[in-house]
Order: sequence, then structure tokens, then C-alpha cells
Amino acid sequence: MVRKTKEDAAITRQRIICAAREVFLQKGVSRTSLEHIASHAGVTRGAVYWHFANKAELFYAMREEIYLPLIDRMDGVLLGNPDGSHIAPLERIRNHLQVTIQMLDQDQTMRETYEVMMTKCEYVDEFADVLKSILTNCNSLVHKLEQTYAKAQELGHVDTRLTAAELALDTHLFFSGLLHMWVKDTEGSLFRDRAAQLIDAHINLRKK
Amino acid sequence: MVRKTKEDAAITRQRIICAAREVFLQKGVSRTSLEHIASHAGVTRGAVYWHFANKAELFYAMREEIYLPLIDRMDGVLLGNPDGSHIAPLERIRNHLQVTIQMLDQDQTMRETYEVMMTKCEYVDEFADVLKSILTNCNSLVHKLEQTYAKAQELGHVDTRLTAAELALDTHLFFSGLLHMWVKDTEGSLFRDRAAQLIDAHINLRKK
DNA sequence: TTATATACAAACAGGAATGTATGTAAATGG
DNA sequence: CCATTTACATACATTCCTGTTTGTATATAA
Repeated sequence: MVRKTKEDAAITRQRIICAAREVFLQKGVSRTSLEHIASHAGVTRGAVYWHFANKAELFYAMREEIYLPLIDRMDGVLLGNPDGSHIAPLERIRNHLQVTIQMLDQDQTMRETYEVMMTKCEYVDEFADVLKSILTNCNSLVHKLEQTYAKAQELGHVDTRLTAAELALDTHLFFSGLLHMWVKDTEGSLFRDRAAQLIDAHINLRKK
Repeated sequence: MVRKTKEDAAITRQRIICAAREVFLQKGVSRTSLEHIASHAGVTRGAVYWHFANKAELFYAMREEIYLPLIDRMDGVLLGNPDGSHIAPLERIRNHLQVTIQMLDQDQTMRETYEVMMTKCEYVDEFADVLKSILTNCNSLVHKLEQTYAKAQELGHVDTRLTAAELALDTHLFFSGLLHMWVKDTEGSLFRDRAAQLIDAHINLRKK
């Protein structure tokens, strides 16, 4: 039983990514050998090298699996999807933050991937580009927040001592910090359990 | 020239820590061998193993070098030192944040250590305890912020829609995010250059 | 039906890192 | 001034991982 059908191969590929995530989480990316991943996925290194050129490509594949849908969702929630264009801008921001935390809570794959990316990977050499990519994503997210805050200010919903740009950056930094702490706080007592409350507080503080 | 005086040995130890930081920064902790560190410090692995049991101990030594003075400073600035007890609580918080960013700007050792800890280290096995330590430090910092915000509220300087605890956590998350972004933003355009302004905005938002 | 490409498994070759053990000269204590 | 640490350097043994090459059974296309 060697040659598989295309769907079988796709399944194998997916199982390798899954195995990689799990071993990355346990041993860290550097200390994870392709043999670890292969045996954990029930294949040999041959299979891994067939689907991915090396560990870095495998890492990038794991990352894209959760990043792409995340970015798609952002646009809809923040800037307005057809059915939700009546929602107040400040509520959109609140929604975006709450839903993201909710997803982390419920989706184990997403949670594990975040944990790997934030505390079990060293961003050097082949991995250094990830940081650039994160910076780019942050930048675009901040712009979307800024547009949304600008609308909220036009409608008079929001404190006007700060510019929309400042509000957006403050929110983004708050949420970056929350994500980092949420991931590190594996016991949950300090940040995980209070995340929803903290988001509401953060939003309420900018209401007029 | 083999046996050195005690002061010489202390210098050697310090040079090893310095070399470690520099190589960690360039190659990441995992990919840094003790041979790399040794040769970069102008000694052999023998010297490294004499001063440190292994790479993890060396990492912890590097970390403590910048953490201990940082924690000492916090108490003075936030909770009040003899000569500064007249400063308004909200200004103390602003000072604490601004000074920390200023130190990052000026102190290369501190900057490099932060960068290593945030983007060039995997927190597994012998390194996992660092995360616990970070959580503990965050917790104590949040408590100090909370006390300070409580004073500010007593004095009527601060918005009262949020509790002191909520204000403290929001500030802490904002600043965690800022530190992470500051470190990642090596080009400086997105966060580094605006850090001071963002801190002021963050503080101003909570004024009454 | 047959040739070819596919999806792996298995074998090979090589380097590199770790920890320890041993060697050693000079500082230090008595 | 002698014995003993000290502060390293050197040598050794072992383990582990990576990338590549080769082998092979079977989908799949023509």
C-alpha cells in the first residue's frame, strides 16, 4: 500500500500539519525533528519531505491554515458586511475583539497554533519573515480600526480628546497584550477568565 | 596563563553572558551552541561550563541581569519614593511607562535582552518556568497599578466608570502590547517612534 | 494496456552539539 | 613554601538530525 489517491495524499498532508502543531506545542519548533512529526502522524520522514521542503515550510503551512480565515473575518466584522451594516461602529470593534477571544476559547487548533507562534518559536533565519508579516497584518488591522473609530466619532459616540488613529492604536496594543497574556496564562485565572470583561471595560472607557 | 584571579573570573563570566546575548539575538537560543558563545567571548566551552551548568542557566543569568534592576525601579516610581511622594498618581503611571520605553531606547543590553526573550526563545522544558515568572511579575505589576489608580480615583483625577482593577489591567495590557510591538518593529516606523505619544494618549483617555 | 508520474518508505552519508572526563598552570590559604 | 583549589583548555564518547538518494507499488493519463 504505497501510492495513494489524491484525496488520500491531501489527508496525509493535513495529518502531518496537525502532528506538527501538536509536537511543536510540546517540544518547541527547534527541538522538533521531522522524525518526531512523521512518527506522530504515522508516516515516515519520506512523506513529510514529499509534502514539504523542510520544517519552515511546514510551519508556514500551519500558520496560514488559521491566519487566512482570520483575516477574512476581520473585514466583514469591522468594516461592515451586507447584513450587519446597521451595527454601531463601536459595537463592531467590541464584537471583533470578543469573537476573536471566543474563537481562541473554542477552537483548539487555533489556540495551539497561537501558543506555538507566541511562545514556542524563534524568529530567526527562515522564520524571520513571520515577524514582517505580523507587522504588516497589524498595520492593516490598525487602519481598519481607525476607519471604524472615525465613523464612531462622526456619530458622536466616542471620546474626542484622542484622534481616531490614537484610539485605534491604543485598542490594538490593548488587544495584542491581551492575546499574549491570554496565551501565556494557561491556568486561566489571571487573564483568560476575565478577557470578556476586560474587552467591555476597554470599549466602555472610550464612550462619550 | 590559565588560572585567573577572582576579578578576572568575574569578568570572564560577564563576557560570556554578553556574548550569549549577542549570539542568541543573531541565531536564536536553540540554534546557539555553547561553542558559538564561547568562541564569540574568546574562551572555550570549558570556561562556559565552568561558570554555567548549561545553556538554560546562562539564559537565566542574562535575564536576571536586566530584570532585577527593572523590578526595583518599579516600586519607587509607582508606589512612591521619598523625594517624589507629591507626584500625582496618574503622572506616576505615565512616568513609569515613559521611562521604561526610554530605557529600551537607550540601553542596548536591555533592548537586545527583550528581543531575545520575546522573539528568539522557545519556552519549553527548562525554559518553561520563565513564563510562570513572567505571569507572576505581571500580576504584581498589575496590583501596583491598581493601587495607584485607586489613589487617583480617590483624588478625583480619573474616570470612575471603570474600577481601579479594570483600569490597571487595561493599562497593563496596553503596555504589554506596546512592548511586544516595539520590539518587533525593528524599523521603528510603526510603533517605536510613536511610543511616547501613545503612552500620553493612553493616560489622557482616563483623565476626568 | 502501458508508460509515466505519484506518494510515499527505506537506506545512506555527513555534520554538529552535548556533557563529561582529564589535563594544567597559576592563585590562594595556611 | 607547599598543598590545594580554581579557572579554565583539551580531548573523548555519544547521540541526534538533516538532506538526499534510491526503491517501489499503484493511480492515472494516453
